[in-house]
Amino acid sequence: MQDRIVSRDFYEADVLSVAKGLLGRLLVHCSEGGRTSGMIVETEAYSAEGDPSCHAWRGKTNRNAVMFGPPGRAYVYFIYGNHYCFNVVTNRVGRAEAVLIRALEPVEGMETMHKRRGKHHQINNLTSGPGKLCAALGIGRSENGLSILEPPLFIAAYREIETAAIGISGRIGISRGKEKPWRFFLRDNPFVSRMR
DNA sequence: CGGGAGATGGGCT
DNA sequence: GCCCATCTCCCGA
Repeated sequence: MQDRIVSRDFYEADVLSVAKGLLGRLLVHCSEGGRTSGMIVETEAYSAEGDPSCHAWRGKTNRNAVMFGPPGRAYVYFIYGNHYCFNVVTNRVGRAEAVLIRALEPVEGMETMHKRRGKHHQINNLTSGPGKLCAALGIGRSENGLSILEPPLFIAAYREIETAAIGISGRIGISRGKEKPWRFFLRDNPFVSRMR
């Protein structure tokens, strides 16, 4: 089946709409290990506007520069000395917003993903976290700033999600802005990083 | 099976 | 030097 790649206008919207709208879509990376992909089941929104937990809150720096650029690009950053996190830039140039992809349901390239994650993992521990899914899909430093509007890295239509199937909560792993209901996930999906 | 601590390195004060 | 949008292992129950 042909990929129906999500186009730039989808990302030219406020970060909360995009965060919700990404649920049920397929994140695909084609690289040396072949094609790996998963359905997006958990996202979080970050915005420089009134959100102290956002990397861009204090203004533009080398690390967060991609967030200030055009929508439809990957913002990948390194965290805790071990892990990468993958974000999608939204809205318009100068407006620093991004959606963190927190969990996937594995779809293609299972063998490659297992190999990249190392050791033996249960299937529901393969991509159920922002650091885990980057490792599984082979996303790292060199993908930062890359377009996600065409291969090798893109997001495509996959499943239609009903509003009633979406759960909402505070974001995970931050100290400021915990109370904002900016985390979105598929209720009852076993690949979500944590239930709430 | 739930909680806690250690690993580990880059970014920013 | 401290913080950090995390993961894994190990412990106790």
